[in-house]
Amino acid sequence: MRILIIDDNKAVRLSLKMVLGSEFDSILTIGDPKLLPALLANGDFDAVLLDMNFDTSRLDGSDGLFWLERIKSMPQAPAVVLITAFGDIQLAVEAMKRGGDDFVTKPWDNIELIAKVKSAIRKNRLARSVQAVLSQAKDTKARQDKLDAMTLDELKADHINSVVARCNGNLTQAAKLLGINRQTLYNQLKK
Amino acid sequence: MRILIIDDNKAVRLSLKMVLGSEFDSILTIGDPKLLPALLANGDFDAVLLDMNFDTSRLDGSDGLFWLERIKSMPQAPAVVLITAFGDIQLAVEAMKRGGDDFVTKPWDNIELIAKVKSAIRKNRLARSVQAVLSQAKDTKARQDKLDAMTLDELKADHINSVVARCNGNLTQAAKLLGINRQTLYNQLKK
DNA sequence: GAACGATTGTCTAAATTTTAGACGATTTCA
DNA sequence: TGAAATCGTCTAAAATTTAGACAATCGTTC
Repeated sequence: MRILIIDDNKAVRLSLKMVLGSEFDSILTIGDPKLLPALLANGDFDAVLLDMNFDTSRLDGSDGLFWLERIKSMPQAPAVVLITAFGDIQLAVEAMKRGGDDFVTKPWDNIELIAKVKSAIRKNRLARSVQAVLSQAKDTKARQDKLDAMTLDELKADHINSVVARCNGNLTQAAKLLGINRQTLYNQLKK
Repeated sequence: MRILIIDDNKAVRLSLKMVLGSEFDSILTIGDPKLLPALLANGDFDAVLLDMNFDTSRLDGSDGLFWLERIKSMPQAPAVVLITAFGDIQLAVEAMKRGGDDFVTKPWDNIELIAKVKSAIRKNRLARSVQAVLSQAKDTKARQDKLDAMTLDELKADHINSVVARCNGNLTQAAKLLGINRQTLYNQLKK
């Protein structure tokens, strides 16, 4: 399980890395959230630990909420556990509303932190798989719709391509599978 | 939300019905679990309250476990909240392992019971929808596989049928959509 | 590297299918 | 009811598919 930690305080980053290091496969810490989109683009991370107050000039956490939404709008979004200053309940609640999976307050309890991250990952996995299946279903639906509107020749060409590909280009075999003459297959491929 | 209650004790059934009646749309109580498959076949119920000790001659709860598995193996299984005798922790744990969503011990706390049933239903809904989507995805996958293996003529016939159906049998229009001559469409339909 | 079977690309000529067009009969819809 | 669209059927030409044959090439096995 891979974790990504974002906090502008180097000491906090190190501390978090120490605590979580023993429990997770790999941990990456960064100080600048601008790197987030690039790092998460591949869906490599299972969870993100996001500090809501990383910009000391803006204490309302709006930056944190902004990045939270950016993360959660991604196709294969990781679990997000938010780190808020002690007592900042309103911000925490708002963050949960906007898709955060859990939050911990500074200073944190190490055991609780690990448990929350793990639990958030578990919870998020189901949502991810649902999303994956849904998007897949949507794709096949779209393909079906497209298929319905196809001309007979287009459909033929499509199917021929797929069968030829599945035969690794063996045209003799493909023709046999398609139930047509080899010569006919040549004719079709010429178009 | 519809609830099904199974308990061999008539007084218990009445009592449960009273407690839950105010919170759920409709409640059906039965004393004999043999009716379960028929009642659940349509997927009408959101939750089942199942007494593990309804057969007084067998106190090990094996009958309850049996019916729990029957219920949970159904395609659109409802949430199952189990009722166990006080202190029968081992049985409760075993039941949870086998797919039970929650359990209450006799005597029960009314508020807690309602909360557990509601929570179990919520939890189960997600699982149900996941299952539904998964089975749908499986279907479309199977259809795709079948499609891949089709002969060109079979594929043609399939597509022609679907287009003709979509044109409500208007062959002139269907032929135009398919990009073939009307006469050719007649030929194809003859086979 | 020789030998073998399978595949390829190309050709021919016959068989089959598709096509455009036409025709009166029937259906649809305003 | 009346015009437009569709149907079912036909013809003859055009296009496609088919089986079969051939030498060349490829991959495997010995």
